Amino acid sequence: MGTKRGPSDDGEKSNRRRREQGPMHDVDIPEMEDDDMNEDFSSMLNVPKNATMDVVSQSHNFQRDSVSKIFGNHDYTWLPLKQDHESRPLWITEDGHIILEGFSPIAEKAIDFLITIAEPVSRPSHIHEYRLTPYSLYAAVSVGLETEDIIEVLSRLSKVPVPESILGLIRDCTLSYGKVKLVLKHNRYFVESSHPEMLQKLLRDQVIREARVVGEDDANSAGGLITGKAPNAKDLTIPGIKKDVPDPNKPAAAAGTQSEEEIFAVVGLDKDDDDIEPDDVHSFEIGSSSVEIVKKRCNELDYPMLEEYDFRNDTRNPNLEMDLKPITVIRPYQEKSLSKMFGNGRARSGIIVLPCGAGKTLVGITAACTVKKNTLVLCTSSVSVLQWKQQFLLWSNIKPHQIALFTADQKEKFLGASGIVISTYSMVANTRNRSHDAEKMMKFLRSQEWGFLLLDEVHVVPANMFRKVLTTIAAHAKLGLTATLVREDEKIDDLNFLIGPKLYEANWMDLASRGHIANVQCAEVWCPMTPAFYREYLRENSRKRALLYVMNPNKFQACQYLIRYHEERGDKIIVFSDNVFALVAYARKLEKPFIYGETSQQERVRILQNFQHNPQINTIFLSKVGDTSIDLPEATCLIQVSSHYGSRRQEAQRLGRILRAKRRNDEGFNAFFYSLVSKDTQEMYYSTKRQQFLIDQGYAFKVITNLDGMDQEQDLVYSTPAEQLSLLQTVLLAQESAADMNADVEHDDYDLTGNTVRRTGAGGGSILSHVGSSVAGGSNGAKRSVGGLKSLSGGDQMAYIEYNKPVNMKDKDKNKDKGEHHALFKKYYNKK
DNA sequence: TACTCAGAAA
DNA sequence: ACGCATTCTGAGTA
Repeated sequence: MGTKRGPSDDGEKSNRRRREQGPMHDVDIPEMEDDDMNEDFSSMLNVPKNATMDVVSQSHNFQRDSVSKIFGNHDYTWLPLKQDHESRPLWITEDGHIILEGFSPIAEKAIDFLITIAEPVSRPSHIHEYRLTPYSLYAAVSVGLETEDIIEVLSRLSKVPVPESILGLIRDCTLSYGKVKLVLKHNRYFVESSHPEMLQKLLRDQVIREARVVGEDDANSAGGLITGKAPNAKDLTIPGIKKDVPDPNKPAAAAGTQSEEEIFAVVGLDKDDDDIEPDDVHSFEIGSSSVEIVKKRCNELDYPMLEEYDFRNDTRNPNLEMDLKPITVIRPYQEKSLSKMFGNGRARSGIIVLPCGAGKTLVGITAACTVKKNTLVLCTSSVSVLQWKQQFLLWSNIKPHQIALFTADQKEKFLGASGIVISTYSMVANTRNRSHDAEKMMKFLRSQEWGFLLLDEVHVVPANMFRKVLTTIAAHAKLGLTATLVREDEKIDDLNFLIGPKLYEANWMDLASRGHIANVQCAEVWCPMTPAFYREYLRENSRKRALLYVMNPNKFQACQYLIRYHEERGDKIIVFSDNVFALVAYARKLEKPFIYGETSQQERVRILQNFQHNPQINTIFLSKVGDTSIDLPEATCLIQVSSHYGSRRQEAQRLGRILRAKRRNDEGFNAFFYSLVSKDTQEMYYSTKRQQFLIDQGYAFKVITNLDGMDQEQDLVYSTPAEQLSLLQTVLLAQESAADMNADVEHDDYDLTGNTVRRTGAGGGSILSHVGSSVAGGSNGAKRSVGGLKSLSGGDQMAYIEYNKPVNMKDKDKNKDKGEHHALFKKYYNKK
């Protein structure tokens, strides 16, 4: 990840800019949009002679879908537009949806503001949808916004008057938020506020009263509370930010009108508090074991506690002398996310969301260099432990002996009074018997008062593990880093509660258009099932089905064709297969190296090095192991043949593998992301679900039903019926052994295979022609799917139904209605 | 001492 | 609901 800012790095790449579109009502013209995208894609491809990409469907056009969903059956045309509505970029509906015109001249700034106060729901290129929620407002307050600021800016930006209900929501959610803080001092926890009456109110609650620890300090204080001075928060500098370097994006802003500046003056996150004398703060102590209970109770009482660390006035814990190297310069969005964290001169706990390849690590390191206290970094695997150490040494001037690693095979302490420990979640959260060394190390970790706790890949760690970590480690400030704040099991809300609010979330498209991450062309390739495979598919149970649609010979060929095609263009290709059987089968057949769980460490390194440096090795196959941690800046093309059901996170993470492509700043460079999907199967349904996250980030998926040029391609695998048949047999046999079937079932399967043999044997010639043309030529396969078979499979139908379902955030909110959330949030959902 | 392996966890 | 991958530990082996 190059963070040295090159001349081309920040400049707007006009050729990458999406064409801007007219005002909102134009969005509903699908034909125009379709044509435009077709051209866009094939021209990007540098299509060789007599080969064209036939882009047929645009069912994935979510700009249209999202917007129509927002409005649904509601008619908002009665809302009185303000006189000058044209210069104002957004609408606000009564239920908290905010729709932004992405083409407005002040959109960029409006986005900055919206991202702070609202949850992004869907951000395609022209129309963005956000949603105000109690959580999002909580996050807004925690980065320093105040009630009237929010209302004021929102009113100025909106084309329509802000509905009363929304004003009420904002007031209710923000007035008591952020006024009570949880502070760790001298390894003791204090509930702190500059409003003593709030503390008194909290103490009237039995749960909190019981958690309170009364020490000597309280004896000589008024009202039973400890009183002190609030820290002074001036003059904090975050390393790596060159104050004198003008932001290259600023010229555009400067050209804006003055009123535009006025609009945002009020939200300045670096708002000077110079005129404000340090307040008196009041506090009471609570036992460290009851921190979580108190936190929860405070949420229920509408006084959620923010966690802040006044690290600059912490003289008790030794400083850790480290800084970014002088050559290290951080990018504007990294700076922005850090300014939210350190906006008031203290370190706020929370989560920063950046796409993979956008330099999350550097954000974490910069934060650590700002706090300059003992730091504990937790990551998911021992490989990333090593990577973090390497990154610390790369970007900062910290000495190797100040970094200690704590994993199964390395248990070291840092030398001196302060330093950094890097470890894994499982190591720290482990409750079972530990080795002697591990126990000693844990004693050390427990005894320390950590200034800064850095949590990598927070989204993958189960909430219980977090609880364990957070109760065993005493940390002043916590920063969670993640690329995707989505999970299929909706445990994200727990993170808000356990770590803190989301401080910043980057827009992927925005970063791509500025060249920080690669531009990606996403395509879903529909491969018709061969008749023989489809026949078996229809009669098998779901587990066997999965293998059949993955091993579909047409998919095989499409994969081979795409590999050839992209190898010729000079791309480096990763093929993902979740299914190990298919992975091995594909890789062996196509004679490419592959890595999966059982692959030894040495072998992995050998293959990866060859992939990076050997011009002969341009394609590798990876199983789930490649989803995380393996960092391959060489890869420019990604093909997915099988994946884990509807996991949006996996899809996003895989895409992330090519976002940091080294060549991303080459003129007109594009990375490619293909999902191979067997037509008329359940895969279609999953595929759609998986893409949702990327679509919400603004990526457009093109559907390709014909890979033209493929019919002229010589010697593709499995092109004869005999080969296909033997493949089918292998698949069915593999199922037997894999599923560990008993004799009866084996017999059934044998019969089944026998039947198939006879049948296909009889109609062999027709199958051959069918296979050949259905992939390449088109109408055969397409027609088949239109017929009765489609309804039998179920997959296709579901795929289309899914397109019309609400986007992810709304699904989540529906669940919220059903309870199991903090009382604070429940009541807003019940109101509706 | 350095391995490999199974077993448990999540 | 299941398969895959990961991690750590402790025991067995050379």
